[in-house]
Amino acid sequence: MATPIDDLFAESPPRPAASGPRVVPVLTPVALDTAYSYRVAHGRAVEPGSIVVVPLGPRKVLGVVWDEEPGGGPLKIGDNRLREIESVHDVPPLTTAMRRFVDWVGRYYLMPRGMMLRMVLRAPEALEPEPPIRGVRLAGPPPERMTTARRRVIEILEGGFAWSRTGLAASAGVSAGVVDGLIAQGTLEEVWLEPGRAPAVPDPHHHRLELNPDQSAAAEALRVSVASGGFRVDLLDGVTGSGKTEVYFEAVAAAVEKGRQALILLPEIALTAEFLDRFVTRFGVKPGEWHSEVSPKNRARLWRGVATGEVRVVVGARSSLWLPFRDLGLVIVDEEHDGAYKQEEGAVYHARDMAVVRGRLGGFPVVLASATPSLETWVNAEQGRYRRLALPARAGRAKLPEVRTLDLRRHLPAPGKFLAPPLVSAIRDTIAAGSQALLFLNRRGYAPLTLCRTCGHRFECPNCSTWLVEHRFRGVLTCHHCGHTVRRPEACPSCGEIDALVACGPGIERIAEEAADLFPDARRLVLSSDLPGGTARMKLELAAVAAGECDIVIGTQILAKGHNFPLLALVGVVDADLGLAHGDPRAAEKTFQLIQQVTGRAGRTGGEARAFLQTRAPDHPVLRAIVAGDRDGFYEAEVEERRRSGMPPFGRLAGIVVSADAREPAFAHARALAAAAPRHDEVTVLGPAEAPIAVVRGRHRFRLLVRTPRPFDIQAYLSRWLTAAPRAAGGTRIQVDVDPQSFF
DNA sequence: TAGATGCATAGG
DNA sequence: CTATGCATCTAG
Repeated sequence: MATPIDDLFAESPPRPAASGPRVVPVLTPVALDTAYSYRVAHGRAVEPGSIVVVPLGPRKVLGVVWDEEPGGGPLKIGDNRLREIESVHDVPPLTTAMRRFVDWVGRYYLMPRGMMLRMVLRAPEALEPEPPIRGVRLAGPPPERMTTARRRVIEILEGGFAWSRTGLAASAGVSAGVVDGLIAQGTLEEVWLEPGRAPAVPDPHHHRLELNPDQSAAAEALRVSVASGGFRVDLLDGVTGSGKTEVYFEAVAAAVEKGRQALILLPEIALTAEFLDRFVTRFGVKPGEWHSEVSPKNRARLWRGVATGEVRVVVGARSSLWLPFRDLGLVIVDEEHDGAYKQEEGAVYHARDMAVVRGRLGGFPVVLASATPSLETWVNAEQGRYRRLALPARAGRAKLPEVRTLDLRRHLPAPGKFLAPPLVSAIRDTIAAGSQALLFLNRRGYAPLTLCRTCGHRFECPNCSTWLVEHRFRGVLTCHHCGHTVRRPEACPSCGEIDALVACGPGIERIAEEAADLFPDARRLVLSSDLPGGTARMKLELAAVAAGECDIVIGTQILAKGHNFPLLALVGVVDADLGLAHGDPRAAEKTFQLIQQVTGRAGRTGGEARAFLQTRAPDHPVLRAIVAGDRDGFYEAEVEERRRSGMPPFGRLAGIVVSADAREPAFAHARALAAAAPRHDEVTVLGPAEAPIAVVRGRHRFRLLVRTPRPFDIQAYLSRWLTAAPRAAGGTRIQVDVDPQSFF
């Protein structure tokens, strides 16, 4: 099944470690699966979970005292080669649940456990005590020469407290030099300040929010789950704007009341100031934050606070799952359908699934929240593995937007244009009424295809056999797959004709151009992930939209993710069919989620809201389900479709395409790859008659069929063992070409 | 994973 | 002859 299930937990329980060990296993954060044995110096106290430093070959590495392996057995190494644990860090040991988690995830994803441990030990500064901060306080007589700047500094210190130098200078509005001058004069003296006060504990009673009956029922169910403890998974299944956050905050409150820790996982992009503000409103203090932009110092503080148990609630991106919680009692996975939970490089894992595993191993509830659950989660809920808590209506007076399709065959856009007349007039009305309109198109750049009017030459990527996308603003053609970029030429490179190149199809730059022509006086904003200025700029722009400093927002899927636009009354999906035609087995599911999320941006704070889906296939089941508001119908149809075609979460068979160097006996390569597959996978190599299915630039392509017990994330999984395969294939390099279209 | 080692090739 | 690059091996 698509998510971790019971039979994968059927593992013999770890044996308790022998008492008073002189030799202990230590797992190191390197690519090793086995824990190595180390001697413990007489009198040195270590226990399973202790974080230590050990010699490993020529270097010193961190390590964690692990547990006796199941079926432990005697050491396979001579006593004389044993080395000794060098030191023990003064931090709480990793809990048993955490160690079992590392073991479990490593086994599940076929990764050395050391690599998983590396995820846990990613804040090395946290292991050293935080250096004390130099501070100053008032100590002596006023300086001989008194200035206004000096006066201000002294006034602040007359409060009696010690200040850090920089903090004091900033508060007084002077440079740090002024403070230094006063120290030299003897007016101030330096003192050592105790670093890092314990963070405030969120107050579960700070401000109880008003909940509607649906919300109250769901919140109560979650409170009971948390209070009674024990593993279970709840799907908090609420339409966009139904107030899921307020509901799961109650679960968090219950965990805090119980004295346990809670983790809220969010896709990185959803970790906004707005979310933190909502947390503060409910609990009176900020939660611990963990994501890629947290500074090393704050990272270290949080890691330590989580390990000691002082930090009670963490809000974080997927990697926060690896934090060493002392007593974790709840995990929330918000936007559980979001692909950002997949870690696809290095240590491959799916944070949503592993959150479920952590709950199972730690014996606590896990809540998955989404307005558009992933198919596998929906199936798990249907089959009763997860409990479904439904929020079928929007909170407050807000209503869901009225959605309808706009058949482009009947409502033709103007020649060379892409917005249908009814959408254009709806935008006009919306702006005139003082509301905002959003145009959504999930395609960056100006045009997805450029060709020559004279000879028909198409600009393709030399590496990827995809079309180069024109970015007119930058004057380039670029491959969105591999990044290959060329300047847009004047003349056709094939026939030499000047000015014969035409842009075909729309990207958001082109839609923005059209909107500018139609509504020259409207305030417009274009947002996409390639916006120069990065995340910081993006946050500013989104805040500006929320504040009403914009009439028309034009953007890609970045707009679908968790931002509130209070004034938004109209959403136009420029090409609702986009994405449905590709070979991605999740195409229908992803399109459904994306359109549902983006149309759901409208009308969240009340008032009339509308959405138009421009399409040439108004009868497509995905679009019909969205228009009819028939979510369950969509899921049922999609599940049936997958069952029929043997795709996950029901199928267990995956095909992959492997290309091998044509000079070698390619069939032997395929066999070698089969030999390299993990033991528990059954690999079938099709016979030579079937084998070469294509010849591409001197490389034969072969089809391998792989049977795997875990089809949930097969692409990442297969590419992992295939990249490991060359060694087993006798040292010949084999290029792996995992082609999603050939998958299922 | 990272560092050590061994081997092949390039350049002076 | 050294410098450099790379593939391979190994750690308790």
